This record gives sequence, structure tokens and C-alpha cells, in this order.
Amino acid sequence: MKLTTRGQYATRALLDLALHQDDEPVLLRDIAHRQQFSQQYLEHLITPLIAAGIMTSTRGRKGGVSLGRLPEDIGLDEVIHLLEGSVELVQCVGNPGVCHRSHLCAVRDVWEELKKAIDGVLQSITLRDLVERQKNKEQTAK
Amino acid sequence: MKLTTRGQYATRALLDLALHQDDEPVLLRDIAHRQQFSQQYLEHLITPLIAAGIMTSTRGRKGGVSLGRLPEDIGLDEVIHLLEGSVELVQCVGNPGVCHRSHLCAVRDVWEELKKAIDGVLQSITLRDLVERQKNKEQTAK
DNA sequence: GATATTGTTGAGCAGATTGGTCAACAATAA
DNA sequence: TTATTGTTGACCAATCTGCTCAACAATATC
Repeated sequence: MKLTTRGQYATRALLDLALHQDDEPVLLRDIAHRQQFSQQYLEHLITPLIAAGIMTSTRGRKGGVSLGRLPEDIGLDEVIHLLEGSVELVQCVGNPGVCHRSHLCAVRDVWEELKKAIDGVLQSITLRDLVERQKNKEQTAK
Repeated sequence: MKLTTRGQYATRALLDLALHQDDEPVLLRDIAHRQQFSQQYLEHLITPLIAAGIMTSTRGRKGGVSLGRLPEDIGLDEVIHLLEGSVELVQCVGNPGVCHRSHLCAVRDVWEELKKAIDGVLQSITLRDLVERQKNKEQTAK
């Protein structure tokens, strides 16, 4: 029942990118530095994000990463699903065949409900929401 | 973002116990057999449940386990928390001190919301609910 | 076109966690 | 006394987590 650093860091990296994006790509080095995790680890985390089109990258000088979509079109559920792999709370929810008892199992129904609740929360939050929340937080802190 | 077999099996074991409880204690062997996991594994899973008073045990002949409380007083949140240990989705939610950025982190707020949603679902379901759901399922299947 | 800079990719690795098993032990009913 | 049942702790293989290292690929700049 845990979120790994992969999901956490990727989310923070995206928020960081959204906040610091300008015309030019943002350096991985800078994101990693601001968010305080290693650039080398980050390099691996962004791979699935780039593949999904959430980020785009430019190599070489003046390179870096940029958002591949508008912040409002990047849902947290997609990010988490990409980084955490099988978000299956339990096998039998996504794949009832693994247990012959599935169709008669009240416990399974509960996990299904739980999964829906989790997905619901994650789907309701986009990167745009995150950006706004962050700006508000920093504003009121002043 | 997974539930381990510990939480799953313990929940199933409790439901099994609630369904088969009579005047006499129920054998671990029978629960394990019906639920199709090893008795030896189950022995370890019930330890925290007994410690928390959710189950009581009797040794020796005619021994076995019984419910230590009424089914309506056994919430799924307690069971999962006992078996999954730190249900902390991420460290900084339960323990903001681990990250100096916590008080200004919008991402952290999101994990906190998610945790509340999860806990909300689990708290709303008691063993009694599970028993009723299971009976209904079996009834309508006929 | 040489060079410095930046992202890309795959291999590898130590440590923790998962999902168990084995076996000695403790308590109790018959 | 003995058979039966739960209790406890040691142990283990496999997998996952959270990284690092290092070779490579692309591109801007001089």
C-alpha cells in the first residue's frame, strides 16, 4: 500500500517542469537539483513519460525537456500508472481469471471499490491543478 | 500501489471465520483449506489480529480461533493497517519532518488527499458488511 | 568538422520486501 | 500421557526498489 519514489519523483519533476517552463527546454540537471534527487535516477523516470508524450526532449546544447501537452491534459492517474506499472491493487480485480472464486468473492468487490476510489482521486487532478495549488501555497506563505 | 497477500489473506480469513463461526472455535486448518492458502502462512497472519483483540485463540484439542469482537466492530481499515504495517502512501504524509519542503509541497497535499480517500473507503466497511455482501452474493447466485 | 553539451539506454548492484516453509515449543482436552 | 492445536522464531528464494556507472547518440556552437 505504498507509492514508490518513481511515482513521487516523476510527479514532482513534472510540477517542477511546469513551473519553470519558458520558451526553452529545462535541464534535467536543474530539475534534479531543485527537487533534490539524482539526475541519473531522473533520467530513467522520464523515459516512460517521453514515450507517452507527456514530456518531449531535446538533445545537445540548449537541450532539455519540455511538456508535451498542456498541463490540463496531463492527469495524475496517467503519470502514476506509467511509473508504478501495474497499479493493480490485487491481481483478481483486473484479472478475475486468476482465482476461480472471483465471481463469488465479496472481498474482491471491496478491493474493486477501493481501486475505483483511488483512480477517482487521481483522475480528478491534473498537472494544471498541481501548478495552481503550488502557486497558491507559495502566495499565502508570504 | 499494491496490497500484499498479507492484507488480502487476513481479510479473507476473517470473513471465512465470521461465516463459519459457531459456538466452537474454528480450526486454522479449515480456514486455510477453504481459502486455499497454507496454514503455516496463516499462522503468521493471525498474530497481529490476535494481539489487537480482533481474534481470540484456544490451544489444544477443540482449539481454534474465534472472533474477539462483534463483526460490526471490526473495520477493514484496522485489519489492513495491522497487516500492511506502515500504510503510509509516502513517508512525508505521516511524517512531514522527513522533507524540509513538506509545508510548501502541493504534491504532498495530493498524497494526503489520496490517503484520506483510501482510509475513508476502508473505514466505511466492517466485517459485518462483508458477511452481508457475501451472503447476498451467494443467495443471488442460486 | 571538432568539441562541448545534453539526453538515452542498458547493465549492474546492494539492500529491503514478499511470500512463503521448517521445526521446535507451549498449552490443553481426552 | 498423548494427541491435538496454536505460537514463535529462524530461515530462504525470488523479486522489487532505488539507485549508480558508463557507453552512446544527437545537436549547438565555434
